[in-house]
Amino acid sequence: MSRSCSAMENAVSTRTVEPLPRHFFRRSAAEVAPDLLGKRIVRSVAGAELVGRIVEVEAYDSEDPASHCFRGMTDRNRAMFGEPGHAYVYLSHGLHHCLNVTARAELPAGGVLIRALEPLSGIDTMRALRGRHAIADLASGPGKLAQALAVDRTLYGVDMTQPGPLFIVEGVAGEEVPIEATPRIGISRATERLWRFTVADSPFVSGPRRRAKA
DNA sequence: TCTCAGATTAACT
DNA sequence: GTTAATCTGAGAC
Repeated sequence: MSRSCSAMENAVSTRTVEPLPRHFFRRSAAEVAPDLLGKRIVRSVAGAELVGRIVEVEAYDSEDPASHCFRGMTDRNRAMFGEPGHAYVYLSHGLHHCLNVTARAELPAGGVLIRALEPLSGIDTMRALRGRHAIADLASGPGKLAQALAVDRTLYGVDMTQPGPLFIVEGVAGEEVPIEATPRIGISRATERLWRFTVADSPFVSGPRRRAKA
């Protein structure tokens, strides 16, 4: 419940912070996913720096019937078969972009869907992009998150371990992140896997379809 | 070539 | 709680 750090403290400059290294993502998606909670996404767009704390993720890999990469490589999912730590952006339901970061070890493909952020910096820009005011409604869902950070397929394949338009940096040192594991949302297969990870009690996780733990 | 389900969201009843 | 909006890949024929 209590947040140890205010948004202001969290929003300290990211310019001097190194992105997470490649080896962080060279593990199975299910290992990387919970470790991403509390980390920060940095998006540079049109001179603005947008920063958000990751509060909700889902893991997918090539042995997972619910994953896009389960049936092998296509033009759309090619990034998930490539080097870990890159952006995999896809269009969901023909309307909403969704942002993943690729992560895999032994398996040929895998990735982590970034589902929700706690906005920390560049909030006015996010509001303009979203057309909404409430902070809790800016990035509380994969489609909303992509809209708030101006993420579309022009960012497909971007290396998120290098400073650039989109990368991930460490969170607050020493911060304890309470993690909750639940079934993933919006899928019909492999629902027995508890591969959705959220920051427990965060008000910024995806909204109306949020469920109590199974 | 055609049809359908889908890692969603927001507006509407 | 229900539904429209609308693109893409997979599977059926």
